[in-house]
Amino acid sequence: MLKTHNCGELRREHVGQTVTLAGWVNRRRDMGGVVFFDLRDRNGKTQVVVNSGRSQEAFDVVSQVQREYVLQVTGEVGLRPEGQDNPDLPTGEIEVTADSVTILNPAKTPPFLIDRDEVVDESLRLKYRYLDLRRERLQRNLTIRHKAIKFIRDFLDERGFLEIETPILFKSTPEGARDYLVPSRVHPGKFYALPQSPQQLKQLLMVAGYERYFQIARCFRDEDLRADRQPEFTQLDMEMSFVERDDILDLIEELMVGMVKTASIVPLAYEKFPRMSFAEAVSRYGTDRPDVRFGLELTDISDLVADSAFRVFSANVAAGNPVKAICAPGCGGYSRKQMSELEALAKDAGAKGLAWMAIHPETEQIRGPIVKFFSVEQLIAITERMDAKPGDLILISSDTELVVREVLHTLRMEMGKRLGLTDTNSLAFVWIIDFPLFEETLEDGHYAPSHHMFTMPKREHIPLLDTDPHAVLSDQYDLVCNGFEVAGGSIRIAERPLQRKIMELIGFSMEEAMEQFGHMLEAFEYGAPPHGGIAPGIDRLVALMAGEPNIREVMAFPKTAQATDLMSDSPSEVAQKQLDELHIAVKESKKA
RNA sequence: GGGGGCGUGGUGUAGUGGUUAACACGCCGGCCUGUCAAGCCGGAGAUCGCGGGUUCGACCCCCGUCGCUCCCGCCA
Repeated sequence: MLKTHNCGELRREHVGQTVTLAGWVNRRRDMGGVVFFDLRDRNGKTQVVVNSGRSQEAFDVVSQVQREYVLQVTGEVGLRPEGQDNPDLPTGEIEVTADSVTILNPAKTPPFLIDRDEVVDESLRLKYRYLDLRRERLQRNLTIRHKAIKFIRDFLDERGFLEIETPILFKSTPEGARDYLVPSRVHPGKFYALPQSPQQLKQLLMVAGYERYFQIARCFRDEDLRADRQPEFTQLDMEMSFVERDDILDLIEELMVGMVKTASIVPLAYEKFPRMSFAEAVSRYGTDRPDVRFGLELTDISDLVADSAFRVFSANVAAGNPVKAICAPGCGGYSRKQMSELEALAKDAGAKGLAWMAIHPETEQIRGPIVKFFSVEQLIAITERMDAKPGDLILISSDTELVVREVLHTLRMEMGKRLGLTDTNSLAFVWIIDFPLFEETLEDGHYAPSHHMFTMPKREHIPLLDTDPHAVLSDQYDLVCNGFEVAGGSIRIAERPLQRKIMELIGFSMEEAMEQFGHMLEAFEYGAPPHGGIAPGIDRLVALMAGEPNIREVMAFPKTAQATDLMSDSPSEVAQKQLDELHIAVKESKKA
């Protein structure tokens, strides 16, 4: 080793020892006859003193040194002079007085400062990712990520899970997301696909009798990116045999609590995760991934306004549509400009307009463009139902159930943000259960699965498949944290007749099914155990635990929103020879 | 595919239809033996993302384009 100690480990008890450190020059402070600098490695920083009076040779070397030079320093650990401790550094009580300094490698001045957490344009950070990764923020985040994954492996290992790798080159299926394709050289015109998730393979491992499987699995989806979506990402993919829904929920809950306690810098809001039905979630929050850190819940006031003079409301209620509202405390003084911002948001979410009432903080007078349509009794009833106080703002939406949900969910999140209720100072997990088996809308006369084809209907709902498929609930579950979906899974259908019935409802012909899932369906004929699983998204969880706003901050080498890598400049063109071998002809792009 | 935001020395920002394009950090040189965001003195460094247009004159206004980003569509 080129060093005897790490730069973060020297303490008072090392005083008097001669040590050798190696690392990067963090910052130099040149006093003339004495030079200080902090030597940095992944472990931390240690102040090095180079005194011309002690070692002229070391002093001469250091006089040429610039920031980010890679040095090896040998010297004696000493206590700093009285009153010169640096309480900001764990090593701040000591310093190393250099006897010799070796330049292991010089360094160009970096395009941005490594030792300061200043905002730098993200494209520059991505181009010089290896320098960005030197900075404290990403080192911290990747350490959190490591600790989380280490915890997961240990936790599942202790509980009898086997980590099994599955192929990256697999089969394309037209279902779900767009696949990344890999051309076959050996089989002209044929392609592998990179897995969107190891879904099929883990179910086959259950058929194979492995009972408890997991994998830290890389997944690929060729879809447009978001702050929480990258073309390749990592899931904790897992599956268990002979389990029921609550076995999986209990296990994952214990895993999450342990992982957060081990790795997170953001604490849990609570340890017992609430379990909320899909129906309750959309009714209270307007979404199936509610941010439950704050209230502002949706409240139905249809009955109170059904016979009001405001035609929009009364007509909507008569048509069987709801009138719902949220109450934003302290926002009653919103200006015309602020209200039109909210209205724009509401319209963006599908609303035709935005009704509102504001209660004056002192006079308690209610103002708003629609107030004149309501009797005093109606206004009082509404404010009481909403639990609105003087100074509050009531935002009202009336439309179809779906639009009302979307609009009020959007407004609720906006008001949560404006009121500072979404700051990342705690993690509020909630289970969403009892999803409908099918989506509400029909696709070409057939039912569309809300999760995937292998999701198990709730046992007691199976008879409903023949009479009222939309009423069928399933053993699908999502784990949501601070409004982000962080895991999703289900109990699977292991029985062929039930599988066949679902496929018929979806409109899958036997031929299609055999072509795409033949291996699965055949496998299920050889004794498939009841099984189920879940797949927590590692990137999203780590981002939440690190308090980061996007998952790029917790990935070593992420891609841009255009799915490019600015460091290596990929994707890039390839040699004609490579294309020829793969039997690929590139079409001229329309733009060119 | 659509919509919004951003683009000014190496970095982060300020800026106005006519300026010598400003400030901080960084960088270079000098001074300094107890600094730790060291300090002090001096200096270099910008065709204001790119292209076109309007104008006597554009960093500023308009159009296009490229890059980054957020959102919708898409995607568990």
